[in-house]
Amino acid sequence: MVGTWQYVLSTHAKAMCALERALGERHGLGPSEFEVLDRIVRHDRQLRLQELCDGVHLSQSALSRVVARLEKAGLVVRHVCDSDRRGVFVSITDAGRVRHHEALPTQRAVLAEVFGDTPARI
Amino acid sequence: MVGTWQYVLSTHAKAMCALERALGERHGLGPSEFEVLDRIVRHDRQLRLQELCDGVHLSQSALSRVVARLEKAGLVVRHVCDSDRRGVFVSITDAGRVRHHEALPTQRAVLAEVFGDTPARI
DNA sequence: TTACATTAAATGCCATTGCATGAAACTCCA
DNA sequence: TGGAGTTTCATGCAATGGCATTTAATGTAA
Repeated sequence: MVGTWQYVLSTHAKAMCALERALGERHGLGPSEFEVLDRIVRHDRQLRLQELCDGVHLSQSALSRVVARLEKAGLVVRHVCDSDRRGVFVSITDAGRVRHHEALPTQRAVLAEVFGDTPARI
Repeated sequence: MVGTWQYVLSTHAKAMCALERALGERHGLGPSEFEVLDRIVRHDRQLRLQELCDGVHLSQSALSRVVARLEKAGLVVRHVCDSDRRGVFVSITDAGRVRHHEALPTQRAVLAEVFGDTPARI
């Protein structure tokens, strides 16, 4: 139990740090940004901000800001939901799709490296 | 691989959040503070800051500040190493030992809850 | 001894996060 | 209709963390 926690803690630290470096240097994305982008791509239709919130390990406020950053970078678009104008839809742009497509192999390589299953070179 | 990462990510988020709440509310400690305190207690003799750095998932600067906070709270003492006056030793105080002793069951309970092995009530 | 490189820890600075709160839109019931 | 309560997202604020740098002490070589 404590052992599991140790494992989670050290794995998380290692992977997070490596992801931050690799995604940041090569694609200008933070781990949260990539995670959110990834969710949106996989969903591949309009998505309420709130739905996103459930699938992502971020508070609502943090998510709001990540999406704001992504929009500022032109990777996603935010627009108000017509039927319920409190809600906000997020959808991916072409640039966002491209960026995600580029970044995905990097993420995979880092994870493979950290989890050591496949000794992929980053 | 991606699955493992998902597991690590969600477990980490859940446990970290729960620890932050429980340790904070009941013992006035953050997760990092508890982790550092725990290391020091288990080592149970003078410890160089740098040695601590290896065992803890924090950068050197973050560790420096955590120790500063702990000292300010009277839970540890910092003092310069005589043989190499760049180095700093950290040792636990009685108050620190007491605080750790109180907080340990809380940590265990949270971990048990999150990892679900023993359905301990917090 | 002096000058330069290296090491340990602290600190300035900035980015990200969560909590609490705010603002706008919606629901529901009298 | 209208007013209270709720929901959704955005934002103010403070805490925490990492990187880069600084300061002080040590090691090394001329």
